[in-house]
Amino acid sequence: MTPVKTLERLILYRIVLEQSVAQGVTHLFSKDLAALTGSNPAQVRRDLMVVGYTGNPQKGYTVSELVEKIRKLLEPAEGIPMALVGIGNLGRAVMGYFTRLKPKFNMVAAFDSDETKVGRIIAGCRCHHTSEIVQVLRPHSVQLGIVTVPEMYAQRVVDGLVAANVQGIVNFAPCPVKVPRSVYLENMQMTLTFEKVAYFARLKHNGGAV
Amino acid sequence: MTPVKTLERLILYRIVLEQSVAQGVTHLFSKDLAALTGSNPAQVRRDLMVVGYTGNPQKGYTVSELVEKIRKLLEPAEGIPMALVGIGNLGRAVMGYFTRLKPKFNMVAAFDSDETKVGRIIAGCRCHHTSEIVQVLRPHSVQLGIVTVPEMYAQRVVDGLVAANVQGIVNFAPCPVKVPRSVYLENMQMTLTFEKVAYFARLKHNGGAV
DNA sequence: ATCACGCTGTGAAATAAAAAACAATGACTG
DNA sequence: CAGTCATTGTTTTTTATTTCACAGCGTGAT
Repeated sequence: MTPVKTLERLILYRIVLEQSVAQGVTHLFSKDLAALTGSNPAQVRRDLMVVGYTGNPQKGYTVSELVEKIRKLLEPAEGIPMALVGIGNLGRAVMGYFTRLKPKFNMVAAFDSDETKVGRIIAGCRCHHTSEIVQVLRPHSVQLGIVTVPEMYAQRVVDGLVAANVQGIVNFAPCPVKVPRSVYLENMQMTLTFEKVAYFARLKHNGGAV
Repeated sequence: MTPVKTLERLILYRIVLEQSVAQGVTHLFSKDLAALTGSNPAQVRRDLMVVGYTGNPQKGYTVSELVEKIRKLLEPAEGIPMALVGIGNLGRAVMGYFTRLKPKFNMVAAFDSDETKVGRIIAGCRCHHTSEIVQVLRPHSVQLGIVTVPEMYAQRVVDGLVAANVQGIVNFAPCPVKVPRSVYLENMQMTLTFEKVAYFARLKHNGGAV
C-alpha cells in the first residue's frame, strides 16, 4: 500500500508538473522535479516507482504523460461530492480554494448555525442549517466533510457528518476531534503549525540551542 | 535534538492538557492523554521524556505541572512578533486564530496590495501596502511571516519576508515556495490535504483496493 | 506481612522512511 | 569506435520513528 508520505509528495509533484505544463515545459529530470518540490532526486525516482511511469535517461520524464499517470493514480473516475460546515472567513476561504479542484471535487452543500445565512447561496453553494446535516447529506451520499466551525462546536459537527456517512473529514478547529475508525480524519491544526514554526525558526536562529 | 514529530505531539498534548485544566481535571495517566490525542500510552511516555517531567505510577501526571513544563520547553521568554501578508478571507481567519495565541504571538503588521485596505486597522492590526514589507518589518525585527496571498504572488511575498529577515514562514498559497536554508518554512498545502483525504477515505471505503 | 496489580521510565526490538549506491543505457566526444 | 558522462530504475544501507517489553515501585487486598 502506498504510504501517506509518498502520496503527499505525489500530489505535490502533480501540482508543480501542472505548473510546468502551463509554462510549456515538456520534459523534466528527477533532479528538476526535486528542486521544484524541495526534495531530492533519489526520493523522486523512488516515489515515481509507485505510479508505474518510466522515464528515459536521455530526456527524463515527459511532463504531460507523467501528470496523466499521477492523475490516474490519485483521482477517482467520478467527482467527489463534499460538504462544508461553518461559513465564516475560514469557510469562505476554503471554498475559494475549491475552485481549483473543480470539477473533481463537488461542493454540494454548506451549513451554518447562523439563521441569516440559511437559504442563501454562498460561493455558488446553498446554505442549510447545521441541524440538517444528516437529512441533507444522506441522499447525496457525500463523501467528504470540511469543518470550519469554532472549537466548541467541532466535535458535535463531526459527529453529525459521521452520522451522515461521510468517509473523510478535514477538521480546521484548533482541537483534536474523534471519529470512528471507519472514517479518515485529518486535523488541520493551524495554531499547532504556528507554534511549531515559531519553535524551529527560533531554534535555527539560535544555532541549534533552545 | 527534539524531532519534529515529537514536538508536534507535545504541542497537541499541551492543547488538550489546557482543556483538561479548564475542566478541573488534576491528574492524567499516559493512557488518558493518549486517548485524548489519538496516540498510544507508550508514545506519550516516550514523548514526555524530552520535557523532563516525571509523573508517578499512582496518580499519573499532575496536569498543571506538566502543562507548565511543556510551556517552558516550547515558549520563548518574550513574545514573538509576526506579520501577515494577504488580508482576504483566509488572512482574516488566520488573524482570528491568533487571539488564542496572545500574548505570546504578537501580530505587529499586516500587508495587502489592495490600496483600499492600506491604512486601515484590521483585526487590531495596521495594514500596510505589500511593497513596504522590508521597510516596515526590519525595525520591529519580526520573526514570523504568514503568507495568505494568491498563488501568483506567493514567491514574491516570501522573498520580501526573507529580505526583511524573518526566521520562519507559513505559506498558505497552494504552491511550494523557496526560501534560503536559514529560514524555517512550512507549506500549508490545503488542496493537497483535501486530495489526500479524498484518496484515503475512498481507499478505506473500498476496503484497501484503489 | 506478603502478594498481586497497574503504572512509570527506559532499554531493546521492530518498523517505516529516506538516502546512497550501483548496474544498465544511450548520447556525445575525441 | 572506444571512452566518458549523465540519467534512470532498483537494491542496499542508513537513519529515524514507533512499538514492545520489562524492571522498579507504591498501593491495596488478602
